[in-house]
Amino acid sequence: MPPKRTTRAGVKSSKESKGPEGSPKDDAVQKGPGKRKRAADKSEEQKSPSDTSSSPSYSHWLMKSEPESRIEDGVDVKFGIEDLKALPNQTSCWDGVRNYQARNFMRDMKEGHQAFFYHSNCKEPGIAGLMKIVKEAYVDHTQFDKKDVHYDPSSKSENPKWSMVDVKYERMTERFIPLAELKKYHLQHKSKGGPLRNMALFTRARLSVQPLTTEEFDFVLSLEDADPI
DNA sequence: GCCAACGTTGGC
DNA sequence: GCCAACGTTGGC
Repeated sequence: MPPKRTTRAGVKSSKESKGPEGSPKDDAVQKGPGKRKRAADKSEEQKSPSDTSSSPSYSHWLMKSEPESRIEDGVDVKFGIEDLKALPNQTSCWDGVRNYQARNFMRDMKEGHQAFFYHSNCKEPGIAGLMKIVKEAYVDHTQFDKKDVHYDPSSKSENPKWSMVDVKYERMTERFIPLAELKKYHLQHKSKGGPLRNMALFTRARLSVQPLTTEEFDFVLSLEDADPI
């Protein structure tokens, strides 16, 4: 099962670290000297501390999820901020991330960090609210679950590939902050300078889990009280 | 529904 | 280890 959409959450929070585990079957394969080595492996092992061009480790994030129903392999992948809010303890694991860079960013997350809940692939994409990281990276059990949309047959239980974190709903933003508006600022800041000039949402558009500098985060938050442009 | 951007796969 | 083909993301 290749990289699927952003994410999804079970009605489960912590305590789930284990999972079906096991899932033998085609063992052997992976470790061989043959396999491995590939663009992916690169981003995989290295750059854990979001090293790219240094960046003194981030503490603010943006995480994408789809708020509208969409059936993938027979399963509805819908998971908007209202869905998170409705869960027990308003907490969920952020499973299903199958992109190395996004995974590595999740591994950089610390308890207490804040993240924007971004609505993607929908009528009106944008930032809907805030959440808090309440559990740091641990094994994403869905990679071993053959019935899960995010099942990854190439991942072995002895050496799991994918991680997830737990997030807790914090609040809605005072108003929805549309992608279109963020983009206007981005373009403006790109030509004249400003906090959003390098925002990952535009420079790394397809990353489902991305970091924000404190400056970016604060600026976006300041838009809550500003008039839409 | 289209399609550009871009990550991943796999042949050579 | 290159790179073309393929598949996914996600805005529009």
